[in-house]
Amino acid sequence: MPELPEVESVRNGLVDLVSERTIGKVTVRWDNIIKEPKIELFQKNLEGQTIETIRRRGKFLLFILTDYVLISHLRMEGKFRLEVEGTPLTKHTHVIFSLNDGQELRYLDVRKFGKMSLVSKKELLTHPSLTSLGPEPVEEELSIDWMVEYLKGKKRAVKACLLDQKLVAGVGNIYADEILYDAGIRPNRSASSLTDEEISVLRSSIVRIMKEAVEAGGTTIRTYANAYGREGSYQNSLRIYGKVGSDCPICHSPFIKTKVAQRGTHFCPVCQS
DNA sequence: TCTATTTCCTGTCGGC
DNA sequence: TGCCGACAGGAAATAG
Repeated sequence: MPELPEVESVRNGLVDLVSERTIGKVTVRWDNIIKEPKIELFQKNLEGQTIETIRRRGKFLLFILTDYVLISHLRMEGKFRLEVEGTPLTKHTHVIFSLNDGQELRYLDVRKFGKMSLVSKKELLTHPSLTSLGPEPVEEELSIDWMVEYLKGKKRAVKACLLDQKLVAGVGNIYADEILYDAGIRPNRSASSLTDEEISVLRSSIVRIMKEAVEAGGTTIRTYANAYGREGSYQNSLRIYGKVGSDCPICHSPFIKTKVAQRGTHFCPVCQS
């Protein structure tokens, strides 16, 4: 499940593989992947566009083209692969971008949850997917003042706030559990119950863990791999996610798995309060 | 305005 | 061995 570190790794690979290439014919094999505009216009507008570069905002990939921007969200299992034209398609190949070098950029997605939008460069600035995103989880952008202000008066669980992309962009279910364990905060704590001191610790955990995960090339659980098909290595650094049945290495209590905000959630009943 | 719930999807796994 | 239900979950849409 790609979260920010995985999307960043995908972006890194794609920049090398498809920058400066020009898109020709576009084939869509599962319509629901394309959110906007209508399929025919999506295909028509992409034809002849050159990929200038690829950026990232939160978990969104932004293909910067000559006149448009392709906004792509991988959701659960979306992935891009570069294949030589004529390579047999797999059953999970849903969108195919022919390139002018005889290759095809293919979008694969077992669960079909991923979404793509094609918007003009001007529209990008006001696109609803991006305007509601919080700051990137880095030292220079995620301020304590913003977090304190945002969390004040929020009754929801702190984990729900970490997941909803408005407080901070790019955190998903795996890193939310890792961050809250690192910060010693229970996932189901009401956000408004956090002290300024706890929010400060939370911020440090967010910034450090996301940085470490980006440097490790993301986490590979089940199927994630970047554009080269390479896996990340942060799964070796996970301390709590998926460790149900294990004991906390700090206090030796068994980890507990529960549900918070409809998501599988792991925590240590002693170290997190 | 805020929050919780539902929806979209298919592969995997445990239980019988 | 085969079937069936539960589960995995990001973000948008919907409901309250």
